[in-house]
Amino acid sequence: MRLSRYFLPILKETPKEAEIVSHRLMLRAGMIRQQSAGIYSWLPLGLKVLRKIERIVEEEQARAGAIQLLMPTIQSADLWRESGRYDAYGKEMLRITDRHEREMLYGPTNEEMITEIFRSYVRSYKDLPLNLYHIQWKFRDEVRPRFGIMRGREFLMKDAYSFDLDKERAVEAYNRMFVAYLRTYKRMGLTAIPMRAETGPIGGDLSHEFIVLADTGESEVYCHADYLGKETPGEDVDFNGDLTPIVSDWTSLYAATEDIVDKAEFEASVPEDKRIVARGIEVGQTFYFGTKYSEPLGAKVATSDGTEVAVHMGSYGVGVSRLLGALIEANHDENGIIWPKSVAPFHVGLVNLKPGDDLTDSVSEDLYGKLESAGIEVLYDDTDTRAGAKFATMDLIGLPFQVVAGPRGLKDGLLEVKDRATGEKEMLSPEATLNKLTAALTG
RNA sequence: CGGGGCAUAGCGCAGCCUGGUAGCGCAUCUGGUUUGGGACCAGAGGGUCGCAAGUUCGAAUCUUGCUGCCCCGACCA
Repeated sequence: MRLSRYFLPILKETPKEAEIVSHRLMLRAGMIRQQSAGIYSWLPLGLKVLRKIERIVEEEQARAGAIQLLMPTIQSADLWRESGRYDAYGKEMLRITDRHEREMLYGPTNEEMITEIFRSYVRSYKDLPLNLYHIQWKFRDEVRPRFGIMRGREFLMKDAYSFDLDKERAVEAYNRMFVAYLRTYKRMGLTAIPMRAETGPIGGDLSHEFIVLADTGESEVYCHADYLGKETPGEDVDFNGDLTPIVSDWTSLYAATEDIVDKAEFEASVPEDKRIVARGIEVGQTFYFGTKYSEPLGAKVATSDGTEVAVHMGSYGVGVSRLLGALIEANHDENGIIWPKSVAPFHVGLVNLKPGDDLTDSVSEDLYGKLESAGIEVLYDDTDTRAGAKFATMDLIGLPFQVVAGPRGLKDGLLEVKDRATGEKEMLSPEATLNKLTAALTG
């Protein structure tokens, strides 16, 4: 993409309302624009990252056997009356009346709707296990939206729903999502620690919140330091096999949020030098809630002996839009964002320091073409602005690599290649640059 | 939902107390000089001062109501 033809509205100054670093940087880097309290437009650069996160989530959901579909944002109140949650959900639910005076709502979650779909089609235990998910915008009318995208009212969530014959198999489904989550966050360069959690209004008796440690996190968490170095299951993990050992390993050490922490137990089970008390951002939550929805909504299947039983369910959420904020909180410096390669909006920022100069133009254009051909996403700064402004912009938007084509280096046939994360710079020939970036960014 | 604050050009702000028809920096546009870490000079454009009533000869400024937004706390992917 040529910067001269892109839409990247960078801000030099920080809008006053942005209190935390991720919000500030997202506004400055032209990723989002607030339209109303807790409601944002996604500008091109922000949308690109959002899509990359979605793709990782989709790949890991598929690996774990979940099937993607798409449910609407607007739901009928009737469905929620069946589960009893229409009145129970309270003011957080945005209620809407259509032209026929029908009561509708903007979905804050989809347990009812997915259960309705399930009960309409699935009749036999032979069709189980089943795990259906979608990635869709949710709306929760928070009393106090804040922190930019981290606590918006409208947010993008991946929510998966598992259906199984009994509790034992439902826990196996739970474990598959648990392991998928470990992998999902790891692929984005985040260490998310699963912590025992309350189930809240969704209900149930088994639940974990996946927490990323960050100073600006909203809740206080207590956990064992060894979680930070724990090995994440690899691509070869067998989702058809027994995942209990992995889940046990990842739940064996103490980890709890402030809501349910037992400080005596924390201190008894964690040696003093291993105790972490920190702030954390919740980026996902898993629930097993048995027949809480399948009973009232009549989601039943026939068993092998012909009797009908309500299915055991679980639900599994990932805050996709919130993850952007969490990623920036975890990866930035005083100059801007530092994107992990897996979610970076572009891989490389190619800076032509002197557009109009035959040498910088020809070398830049040539490298731009070759990088794109190699499948590397390049933001090519071909604009006629000053060097300092170009560097500042590149640091701000945080692409993993910057390549600078300027008269000074090209006099000797060399480009400057900068690693955004380490700040290391090296002078390389165009060919060596291409080889280095191809090696670092593909395969 | 309790407490506090703000609303004046795209962004950041001054002006308000003590009413006289709006200003600064950045950004934008034009010309020129510059050009390896957010340049300089000259000129230009851009505002029904959040909305609505009221007081007044006259309201950004005083009064009342409304709306929007932000911050602190209790709640949530």
